[in-house]
Amino acid sequence: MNGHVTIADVANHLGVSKSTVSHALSGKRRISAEVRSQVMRAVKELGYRPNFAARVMNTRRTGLVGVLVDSLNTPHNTALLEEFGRAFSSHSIQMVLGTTDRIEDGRSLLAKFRSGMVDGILNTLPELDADDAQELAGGIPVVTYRRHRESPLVIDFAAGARTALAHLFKLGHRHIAIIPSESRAQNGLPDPCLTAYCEQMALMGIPTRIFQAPGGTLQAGYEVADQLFASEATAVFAGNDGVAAGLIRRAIERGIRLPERMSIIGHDDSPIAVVTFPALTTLRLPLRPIAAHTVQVLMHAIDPAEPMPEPLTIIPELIVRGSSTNFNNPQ
Amino acid sequence: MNGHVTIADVANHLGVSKSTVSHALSGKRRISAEVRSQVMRAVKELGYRPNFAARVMNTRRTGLVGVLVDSLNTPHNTALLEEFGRAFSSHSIQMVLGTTDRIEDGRSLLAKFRSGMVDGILNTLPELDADDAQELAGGIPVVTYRRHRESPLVIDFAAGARTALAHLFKLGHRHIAIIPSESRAQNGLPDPCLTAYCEQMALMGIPTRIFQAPGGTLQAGYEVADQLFASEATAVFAGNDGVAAGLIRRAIERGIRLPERMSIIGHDDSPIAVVTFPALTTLRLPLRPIAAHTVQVLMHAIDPAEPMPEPLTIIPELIVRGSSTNFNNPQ
DNA sequence: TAATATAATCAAACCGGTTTGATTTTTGAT
DNA sequence: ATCAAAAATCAAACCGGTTTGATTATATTA
Repeated sequence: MNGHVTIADVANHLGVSKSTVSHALSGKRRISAEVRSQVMRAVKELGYRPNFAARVMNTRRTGLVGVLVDSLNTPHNTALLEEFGRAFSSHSIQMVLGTTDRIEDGRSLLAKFRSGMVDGILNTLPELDADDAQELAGGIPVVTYRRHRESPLVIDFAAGARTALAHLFKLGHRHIAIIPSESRAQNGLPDPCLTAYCEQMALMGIPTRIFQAPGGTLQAGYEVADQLFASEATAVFAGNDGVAAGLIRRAIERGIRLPERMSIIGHDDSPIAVVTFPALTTLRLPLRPIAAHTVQVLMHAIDPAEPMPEPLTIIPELIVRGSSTNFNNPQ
Repeated sequence: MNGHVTIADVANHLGVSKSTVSHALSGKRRISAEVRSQVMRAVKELGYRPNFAARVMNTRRTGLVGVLVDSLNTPHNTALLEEFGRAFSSHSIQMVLGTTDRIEDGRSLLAKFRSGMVDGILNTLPELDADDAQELAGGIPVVTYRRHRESPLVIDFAAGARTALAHLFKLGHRHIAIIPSESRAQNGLPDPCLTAYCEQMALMGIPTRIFQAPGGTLQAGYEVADQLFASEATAVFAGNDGVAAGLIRRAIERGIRLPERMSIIGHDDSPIAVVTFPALTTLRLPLRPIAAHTVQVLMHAIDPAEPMPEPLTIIPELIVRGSSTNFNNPQ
């Protein structure tokens, strides 16, 4: 009457009790086939929809998860978010966005979430530690992207790097440089790609050539480019696509022909990889299985009846485009 | 107790009634300063947090809005989403993501939302009409981005186009081409930029040069480039940054020097505008006021006590980068 | 000082579902 | 025909808050 149809309205309309209607709809107790079909019809006729808050109050499930993310304007974050969304939707779960640049907001957001608004939390904030997040979340389950302990998700960057280097080697390159990524460095260890690079070069008896692009930005790549072009290197494995794009920009500016003069491989397969000319050969992280795994870990934490996924190791895959080519031009 | 502290626990701990605690916290009735401070202290000590569902049940406000969006992998969508988030957060409202490629999902999503999960809905789906959305949402308020009738939001693309053309004219260009955008065409009318272009060219007595890049993709830009370079045009106003990037790619490939040979202006100031070389001069939509306005309209719809914003007209602003330059090279 | 207004608090109803113990009806077995 | 088991349904309690009408204590006014 006051606008919305309640379960009591349905019950009265049929002359049965609320519980009968509830059971008919949930199937948690036997209800005669006749009554059940009557209920179904009445629900449709009256346009009954169970009230969200009332349902949550009993079941203690909102069907929502909070996702903490620092920014939506990086392509990696949004691609990841999209895959999270896909994975959650197969569990009929919606994401509540917790976008927060300042860690301060993150805390107050957690406070909101922990009152029962969400069934679980997915933390992707690099600054927010898994333990801190769990602490702040109070009782509700938290999974921290790539840094949770249950059923580890390992991204084998070293293996990806070996693939990339093998590709260059096969093309004939023997003077291969690297620009490691700072952001892939973790708890004291350098970029795993750098480690793998050093190992591989040693294995093949090739000297290492390491350049730095501080910040990992396009601008940083642009600025280190001249150094690189002045070296003997005929190929470079850049820490990310932005840096690689910076190299390309400087090459175009100087009239250096790519990929003839230098083969370039990026990392992440970001959208800019197909914008540059030549388009970037790059390593792609298969985000779908990564997201699916992370989400499944959270689903298990929320509801132990959900299976805990097997530990997963992901190897970045090489996407070959125009920026890497045979080395035909020894000097 | 069973893990969570309720308002009754706080009340018992102090030997007062639930309603006293409730009033002390909400301030809806006078409570003696002494009791109030005792309540505050007990709340802190016991770690009491009002239960989300119970609160919603009474207030009928979840503090959530649903946002329907077709994809997260377009930079425009995500930039917009980020601004929506910012605008909502100033109202202490979180966004529930409704990502849905298929319109089918959109409908079932609306069904979930309308049960009271969200206080309102922001529809950005191009395929979902404002009326349809409202219909599907049942009683709850819906605002459809850029297509709502209350307090209209007008983006004056024509004015933006005039700014861009004036810029080119001032640089000395007299042979200016355009590649209109299909996606800016609306209910039968062509891209407003095209209309403005034709008017301006007529005004200045310059013949129009119209090219097409079907689909508005980078590839389409790449493919129309040769036609364009074969024409007399010394400058081009591309429908979007992707098309412009396609032109640039082809130019680099053919060794055509930019911007000397041709000035290029894009549209939207997408992230690729700073990746190309030269970087793109482009028209930027100031998304912050756009999002703020849209959000305010929704806030008013949710709660009439919130003011209805004034109608807003937005003019895209020209961001000048390297791809447009003086025309010094008449043939 | 009595009458009245105000302050402070309590108890109970309510929001709209789900869950559970009790009751009635039907079925099946002895 | 008798009794137990199963099926079907009901009524009431409950989830955890907010809201409201009633009650008591205190302050103000006539």
